[in-house]
Amino acid sequence: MKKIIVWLRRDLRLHDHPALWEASQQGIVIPVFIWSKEEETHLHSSPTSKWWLHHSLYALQKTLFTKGISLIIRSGNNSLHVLKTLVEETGADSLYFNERMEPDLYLRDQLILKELNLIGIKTRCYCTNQLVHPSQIVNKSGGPYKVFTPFYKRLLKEFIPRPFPIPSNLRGLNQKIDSLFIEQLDLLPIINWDQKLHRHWIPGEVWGITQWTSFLSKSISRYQQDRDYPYTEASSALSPYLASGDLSIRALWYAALRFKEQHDELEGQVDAFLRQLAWREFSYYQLWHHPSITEHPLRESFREFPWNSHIEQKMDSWKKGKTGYPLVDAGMRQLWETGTMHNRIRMVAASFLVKHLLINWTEGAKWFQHTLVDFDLANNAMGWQWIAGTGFDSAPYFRIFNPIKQSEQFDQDGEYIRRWVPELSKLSAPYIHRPWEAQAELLKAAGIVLGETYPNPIVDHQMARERALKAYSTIKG
DNA sequence: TCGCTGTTGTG
DNA sequence: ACAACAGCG
Repeated sequence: MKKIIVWLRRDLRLHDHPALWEASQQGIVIPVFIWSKEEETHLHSSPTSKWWLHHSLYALQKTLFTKGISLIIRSGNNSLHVLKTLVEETGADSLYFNERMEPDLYLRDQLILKELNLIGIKTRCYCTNQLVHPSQIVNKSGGPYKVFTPFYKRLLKEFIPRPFPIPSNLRGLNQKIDSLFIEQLDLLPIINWDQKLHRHWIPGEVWGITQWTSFLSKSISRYQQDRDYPYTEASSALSPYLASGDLSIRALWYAALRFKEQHDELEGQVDAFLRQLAWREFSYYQLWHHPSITEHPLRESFREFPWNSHIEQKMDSWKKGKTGYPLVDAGMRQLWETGTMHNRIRMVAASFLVKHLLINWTEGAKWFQHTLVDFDLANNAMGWQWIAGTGFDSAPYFRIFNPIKQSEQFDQDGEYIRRWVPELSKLSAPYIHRPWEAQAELLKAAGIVLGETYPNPIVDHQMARERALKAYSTIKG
């Protein structure tokens, strides 16, 4: 009987796991997780992703245990080496895994496939992190799409492979193989700031599925109308499960389609959700075709952009949610507290950093990477380039989000601000959107001393807007 | 003033 | 866990 190592990565789940499914059909399954921090640098530098991974691993270990299978955990700085050792220890003859699409990891994996083939191991790897493999979609001239809408139209015509079922009977190895304890990977922070993440998130496949069903029953019926309003909490809250691979994109895609068939009246709502999944798809598509987008602007002309260079103080205010713009601050504090930020507020806060403060988007991307529980290399890079106007299908340079107007429009009564910026909670709308314009008596009654209990704006909106337009006009075209 | 020690704050 | 620091002999 075949002995197959199933190398688990950002796919700690049983549903839609082609490598695990195929292995379960063909022989003995040896599931292995390898923590290789030198290779997975973008994961390593993200304490929130590591926290998620820790708990995700626990969840999977438990699930596998109930099926009589033990998860082997190893660490090392060279996955190839670890895998070779495991082949020797287990006598495995095959290695199956699901592809990872991050450029550096993809190259590493190709090398691993080659090296293991050389020593007579049968290898298979499967595309599962994308709806459709990025190389499969090209425009009429044979190149990659640069604009989302045509890409999306094309994607809808593609055949998207159906998700794989959960393997029902897994055969494990009789022999006991050494494994580390999950704790030994040191994924959790030393000081227990992660306690607050526990209040908002439960990692793992099971809770991902729970979140999906609760989204279907509670919010999807008003998704299209409500998703832009941060206080309604109408978003799906599925992003960390997708980013970690606890949920499969294809499983979600097909589940959404099935739901749409059963609820004709919600077609528009479900389509709005599918479109969001397609944005994720588009970001991996772009990362595949332009691996440098995580570091460099996609548009060459931006290499010379006059970004601010003395940024420390402003960066610090932004990170801490002390810019003096309530909506921006509310978002930044939600991020710090919960590891997530409402999508619309991400756009406002990111735009503020890039356009009002003229700070290079890569600085913002680094902070999001550090703090986001749903950090995703491709999504993050694309999102920031979109906001900065440095990507292909980006916000035009002259679109500068007005943090006050956005606040008035999407948080009209200031409830979201009140929740995350408690020192403003006694100030009513409309002044909660722009406290610096409130009369002295109003501020006093609300217990606010600008510059003390809540900062004055660190930059003037009108001045910043003109400055940004001027800076952007230098590289236009 | 030095060095020890307990406290505080920290992603 | 660890560094920075205040308080103390």
